[in-house]
Amino acid sequence: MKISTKGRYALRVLIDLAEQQNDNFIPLKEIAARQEISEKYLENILKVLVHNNVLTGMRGKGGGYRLTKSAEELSVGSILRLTEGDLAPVTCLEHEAALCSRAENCRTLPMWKNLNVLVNRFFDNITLADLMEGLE
Amino acid sequence: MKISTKGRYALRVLIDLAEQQNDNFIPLKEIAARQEISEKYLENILKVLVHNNVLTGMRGKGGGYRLTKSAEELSVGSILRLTEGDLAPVTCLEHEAALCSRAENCRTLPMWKNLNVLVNRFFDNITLADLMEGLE
DNA sequence: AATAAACATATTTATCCGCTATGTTAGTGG
DNA sequence: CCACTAACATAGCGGATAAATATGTTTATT
Repeated sequence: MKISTKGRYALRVLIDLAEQQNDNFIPLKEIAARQEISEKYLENILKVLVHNNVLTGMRGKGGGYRLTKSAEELSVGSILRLTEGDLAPVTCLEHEAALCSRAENCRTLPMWKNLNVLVNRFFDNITLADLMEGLE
Repeated sequence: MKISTKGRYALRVLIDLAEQQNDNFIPLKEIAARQEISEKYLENILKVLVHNNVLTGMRGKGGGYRLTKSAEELSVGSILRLTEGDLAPVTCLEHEAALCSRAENCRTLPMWKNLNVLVNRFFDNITLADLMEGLE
């Protein structure tokens, strides 16, 4: 029942980017240093975010990363689903899950489904901007 | 973000026990067969439940397992915390977590804490009996 | 041309999950 | 009392996944 470092790092990096934001590109090196995360590991994580148009990457000298949207438009849920792959609390509910033979009269499946909805809704209702200003 | 087989199997076994319940002991062999779970693996899982007084185990011929409480008195939360060890959504919030140096001005920690409360509350408000009668 | 930085792919390392194996202890029935 | 049953206990294994490294390529700036 854990969110991996991928998702957690991704959120931290995006917040970092949003805080530094002045419409020019910020090199990964800087972010990695500030956040104390391995550069190479971060590259892997950000790749997914670039491919899914959360970030744009600019190569070469003066290059770096930049948010494509404002922090208000980015939900935590959308980011975590990208980096974690899935937020389903049980394998039975994963996107490409082989349907279980017991599913029809499984006494626990409805509960997992309810939790799945609850968790996704929770994350969908939080934006990067919310995190930045500090929620309670 | 997954509940492991330990927790899922534990719930299924407990429901199974509650359904068969007639105050005598039910051997693990029977349950394992009905639920199509490896006997030896189940032994491992039930051990924790016995130690924590959810079940009582009786050895020897005619032995087996029996619930110590009624299905109405057993919350899903209490069972999952035993089998999963912890329901915390991030390592930072685990029971014996080394406190992170970033914790004080971590922009995401409050969110993880809120989710942690939400998830625990969700499971605490469901009893075995609820699962048996089928919730929506 | 030299340099900076993103992009790409493969490999390593470590940890954990799911399960198996082997053996011991404690009851019951014949 | 002995055979049998079934819970209890501990150790270990194989595969998958997580976390991180390593190496190299491409693209842009100066």
